Amino acid sequence: MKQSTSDNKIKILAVVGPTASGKSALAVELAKLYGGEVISCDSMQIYKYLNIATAKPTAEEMQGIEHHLIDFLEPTESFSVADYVPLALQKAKEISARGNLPIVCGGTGLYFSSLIDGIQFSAAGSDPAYREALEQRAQQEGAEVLLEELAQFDPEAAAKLHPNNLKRIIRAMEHYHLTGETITAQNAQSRSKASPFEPLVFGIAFRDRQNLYDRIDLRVEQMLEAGLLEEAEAYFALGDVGTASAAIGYKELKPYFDGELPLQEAVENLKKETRHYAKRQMTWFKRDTRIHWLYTDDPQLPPLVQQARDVMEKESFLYDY
RNA sequence: GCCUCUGUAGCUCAGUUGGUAGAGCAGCGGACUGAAAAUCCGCGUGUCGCUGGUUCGAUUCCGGCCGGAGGCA
Repeated sequence: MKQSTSDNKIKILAVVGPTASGKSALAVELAKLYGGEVISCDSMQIYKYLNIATAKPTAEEMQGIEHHLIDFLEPTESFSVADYVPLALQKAKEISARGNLPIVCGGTGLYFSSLIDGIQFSAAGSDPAYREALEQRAQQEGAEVLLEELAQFDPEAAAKLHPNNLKRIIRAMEHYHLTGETITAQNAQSRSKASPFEPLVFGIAFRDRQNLYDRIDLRVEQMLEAGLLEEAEAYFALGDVGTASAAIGYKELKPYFDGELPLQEAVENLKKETRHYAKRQMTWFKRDTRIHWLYTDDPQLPPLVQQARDVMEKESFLYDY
């Protein structure tokens, strides 16, 4: 029995961190060492075709390790954290049941936390028409009006929201509209069950942030060499896309294709947006006290793996392996 | 050589009728429960080129020097 855990919790390993920090390679290496399979935790790598821009691991990089929740959705399909968590939980159970170690790897903080914390999302989904109606009202009457309206049935949520954060105001109103229950009540409800996991989480952190930024710049250049422009053209040809439209990599190149910006400037924007994204990721993960940080300035595998193994030993994580 | 313009935050530039200065971008910090690679909030980080003069006080006015741009020769 490999999975002899105390209270039936699923032992799971996780690798998180900002973009371009070397998460994927570390996850694969750990999978090779401990008989693992990787569950991706990335809101964009779920989509087919978005390969270069999302730095989706290639078959070569996967080294024969099974990867889940990558490359399985059409870019025109919408997806959300509420879809992700049950899928990933299911995968973790299956992997564990076949005696392997599930390894969550990715940089989408919300997906990661929601999964590991065992957040329960309500059955009610979304209502695009209602959202659009509210968006129109916000344009005509101002978002403050919506926020005041929200305050009448959910003062707690309203108090936490800034008037400019229209997206969240709309979501709070939408939830009430669909279920008759406030988002505040639902959020409390979502934490009513204990997490199904016994996780050990690694985070990759750069001592000197400039080193990460340099890696980001380099990776963007490599993406261009690998054919990012061609991929972007094919992507624009898809027409209306859902969640995928938020991916960094295409929207920054759009002005170049439209003849509004020289390529070099569009590329600089792309690098800049990627840096901003990395910073938001670091802010998200920083506050997660469960994370064991692996500090580096040059994420080479052997030292990272060594640090990770030291932590595992210290935490007696794999006593039964 | 002469003339004109110019030198202020990491960058592009405002500004102070003389009381040591502020925007955008960059950067930094933060939030985050159904679009999260999304969305939103907060923070100015400065020998005002250098050096003399006038002045209670100069980044501001005057002189000189240095750097940059343009023009005339």
